[in-house]
Amino acid sequence: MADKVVQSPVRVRFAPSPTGSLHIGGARTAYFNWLFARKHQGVFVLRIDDTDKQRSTEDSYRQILESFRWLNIDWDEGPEIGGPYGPYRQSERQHIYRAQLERLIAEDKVYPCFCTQEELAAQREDAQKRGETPRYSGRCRHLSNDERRARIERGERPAYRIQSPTAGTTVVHDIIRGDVEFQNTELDDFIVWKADDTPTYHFASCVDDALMAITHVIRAEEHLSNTPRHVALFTALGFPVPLFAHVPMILAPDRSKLSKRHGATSVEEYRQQGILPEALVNYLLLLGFSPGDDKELLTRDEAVSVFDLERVARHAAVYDIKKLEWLNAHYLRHMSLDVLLDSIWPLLEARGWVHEAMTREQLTWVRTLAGAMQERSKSFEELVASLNCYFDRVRDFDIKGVRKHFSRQDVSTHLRTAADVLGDVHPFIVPRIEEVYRKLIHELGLKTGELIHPSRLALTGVTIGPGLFDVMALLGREVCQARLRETAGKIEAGAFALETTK
RNA sequence: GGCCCCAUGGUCAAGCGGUUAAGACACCGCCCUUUCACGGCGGUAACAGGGGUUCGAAUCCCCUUGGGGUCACCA
Repeated sequence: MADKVVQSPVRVRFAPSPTGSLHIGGARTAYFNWLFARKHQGVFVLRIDDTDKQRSTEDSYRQILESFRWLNIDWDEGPEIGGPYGPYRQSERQHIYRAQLERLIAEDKVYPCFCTQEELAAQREDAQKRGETPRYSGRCRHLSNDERRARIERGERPAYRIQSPTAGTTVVHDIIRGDVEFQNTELDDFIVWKADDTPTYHFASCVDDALMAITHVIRAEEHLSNTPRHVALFTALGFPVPLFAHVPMILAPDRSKLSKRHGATSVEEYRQQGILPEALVNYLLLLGFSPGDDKELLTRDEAVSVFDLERVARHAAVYDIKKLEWLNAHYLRHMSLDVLLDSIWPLLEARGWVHEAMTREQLTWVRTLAGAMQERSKSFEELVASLNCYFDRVRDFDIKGVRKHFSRQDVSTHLRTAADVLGDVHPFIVPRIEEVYRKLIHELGLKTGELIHPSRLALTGVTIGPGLFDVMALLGREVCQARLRETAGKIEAGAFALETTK
C-alpha cells in the first residue's frame, strides 16, 4: 500500500453500540479493522458507543465482548484492558464531550438553537412537499449573544448546532472508493449537542476519534453520506481529518438489508448453530475481499499478511450461507478429534448421552463415534444428531430407503440369517464381521449391496453413514442382532406397508 | 425526491486497454465405493443496456436502467 495511505503509527477503532448482539456485518467491519492494524503493526481500539442510555444494555455489552473473544479478535485498547486514551466507554466520557462543546461555543463554531422539534418537523414536512431537501433553515444561527443569553436564562433548553460551511466542496478521501466530493450547499447546520444535554452520535464519535488519535476510520458504507459532517466536525475541533475506508454492506439473498427474517444475523447465533469461529472469520474475509490469487482457505496469519484495504470490494455482497457451511465443514473435518469431542460434549451431555463419570472404555467409544461422523458433518449439531442411533433405539426409518431396500420378498429372512451369523463372529471387530458377512452374502447368492443396504437401514434407520461394518462394530453384537431381528419382524408384520405406499 | 456509492455466472469473486473472461460455493454428470461424505475428473452458467474514446474495450468517459446508502435533538 502506498506510503501516503499508511502513516505510522496506525490507529483504528471499532465502536459498536451495545444495543444488541454483534451483527455479522459489524463483525466483518471489526475484523477488517483488526486485520489492518495487525498488518501495519498498529493499534486496534475497541470503543463502546453507549451514548444512548435508553437502548444500551449491560447484557449486550458483555455479549459483544464475548463475541469478539470467541472470534479471537483481540483489542489493544478498550474495555477491561484500558489504555492511554481511556476511558473507552462513551458513557464515561461525558465530561470530555462537554469540554469540547464549550470550547467550540467559545470559538463561535457552534451556536445554540431554540427551535422546537415541532417547528423543525413542520419545516421538514414543508420542504418535502415542495420536493426540496429538508435542511435546517439557519434561523438561530444569527441570533445575538444577548438574545441567546436571555433565552437561556429564561429557562429555554437549546440544542447546539455546528456552523457548517455554506459554499465550496468537501472531499472525503476514501481508501476503498477514492475521493468522493460533496457540495457544501448540501450540508446544513446539524445538531451536535441535544437539548437533553448530551452529545449526538456524530459529535461524540468525532471527538473520540480525534482525541484517540485515530488515523483510519474503517466503517460501514452507510456512514459515507455522513462523512462530510464528520469532516466539518474534525475541522471545527481543530484536529487532522483521518483517512476513511467505507466497507460495503452485507445484503440478504434478496438484496435487501440483512435482518432477522433472513435467519441468523448475529455472531452469537452462528456460535449457537455450531459454526466454528475459524470458519466464520474466514468467510467474513472472503465477503468483500479477495487475496487476488485462488486461495479461499486462509489461516489467521495468512489473512493478516494478505489483507489490503485497497483490495476491498466497492459493491455490496450477498450473504451465502452455503459457502459458510462449506467452510465450516472444512474446518470441522480438520479439527483434532479431542478438540472436536470437547466441542460437542455439551450437546452430548444435554441429550443425556454422556456424563462426567464415564469409564475409559465408554469415552473411547464416544470418541470413535465422533470420529466416524466427523468427515460427514457440516456442523456440530448435524454430527450429534447423526449419533442418535447409537444411543437410542431406531424409531423412524428413512422412507425412501424402506421402499428401496425392504421391498424384496426375502429381506426379512436374510436379516434374520445375518443376525444369526453375527453370533459366530469372535472377536466382534470390523475385519471379522466383514469376513463373515461377505461369506454370507456369497452363500445367499446376493449382490453385496442387497444385504448391506437393508442391514444398514435396519440398524440405523438411515441409508447414509459410515461403512456398515464400522457401524456394526460400534453398535456391538447384541444390539446388531436385536435390531436386525426386530426390523425383520416389522417387515414380516407389514409394519412398513403403510410407509411404502405413502 | 435531493445527494452519495455501486453494477462480471444463482452466490462470493479474479481482471485494472489486447485473456479461449480465472478460481471458489451451489448445481449436474463421471470416477472411487456397501451407502453417505471426502477426494479426483468434467460440465451448465457472466461482463445490465445504449452511446462514445481507441487499431482494439469487462477494463476509460457519458447517458439510461437497476440495486444500495443517506438526508433525526438514533447510533
